[in-house]
Amino acid sequence: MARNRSLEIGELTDTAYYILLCFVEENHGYVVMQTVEEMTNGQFSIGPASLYSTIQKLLSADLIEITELGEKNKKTYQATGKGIELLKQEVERRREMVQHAEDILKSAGEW
Amino acid sequence: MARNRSLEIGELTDTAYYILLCFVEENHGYVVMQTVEEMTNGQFSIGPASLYSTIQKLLSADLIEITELGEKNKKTYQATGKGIELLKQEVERRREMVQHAEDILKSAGEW
DNA sequence: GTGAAATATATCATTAAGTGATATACGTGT
DNA sequence: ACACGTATATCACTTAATGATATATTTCAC
Repeated sequence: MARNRSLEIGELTDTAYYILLCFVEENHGYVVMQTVEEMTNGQFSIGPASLYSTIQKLLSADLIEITELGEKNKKTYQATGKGIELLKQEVERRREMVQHAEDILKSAGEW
Repeated sequence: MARNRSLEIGELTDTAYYILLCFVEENHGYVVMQTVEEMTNGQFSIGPASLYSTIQKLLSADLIEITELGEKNKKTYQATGKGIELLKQEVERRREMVQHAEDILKSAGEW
């Protein structure tokens, strides 16, 4: 019985995290580039090559899905339930990364 | 005049973040593997290949330095001032990533 | 005192991730 | 007609991460 061998993703890289985040709401791929640029005041940016190759990965892993196959050259994507779950998990993981660093920096008098 | 062309690192990957964090206090490379495993309850782990190749990168970027060249096969590393600064910056960046995600998840009723 | 486990560092070969450059096509305003 | 913004896509390349493996030392139980 041919199992659904979808790519498993354990941790999201920063790029994948932001892209998945932008697809919590139904959106075009393009808005990711604009939104991330804005959100981070230009600190972090995602170009088309990173964007569309990561979208392919997220699709393969069932973390996002195509919600509209527009007539012309427009597609909209949205995070799946699985995607939302992983995103929440990754928010928590980052929260812990911040906490770990604060603890260590504080105890070293660097905070 | 031969400028110090040290590798510049803009953002730290999660791996580099944890390694740099472990070197806030003077430590052997080895403790990084143990500490990260413990800290994250096995969620995130760094093997020797990732560890020592990343240490080389952090050294090249002047983010850590060798503090003791032990007689036998032991070296200790510690974060430089530059390393501490970047680490703090990256803590802040992650804090913002958490905030961004919370905002979007909340406004989508997914929180 | 010897053999097993833990400590500690290192490299090779490979896969995964990220990106600069470039291309294409549609829509809108002028 | 054409410039600009929107939108998607791919190629060739660099950077990052990792599984496997190797080596040497220290510890400590038997």
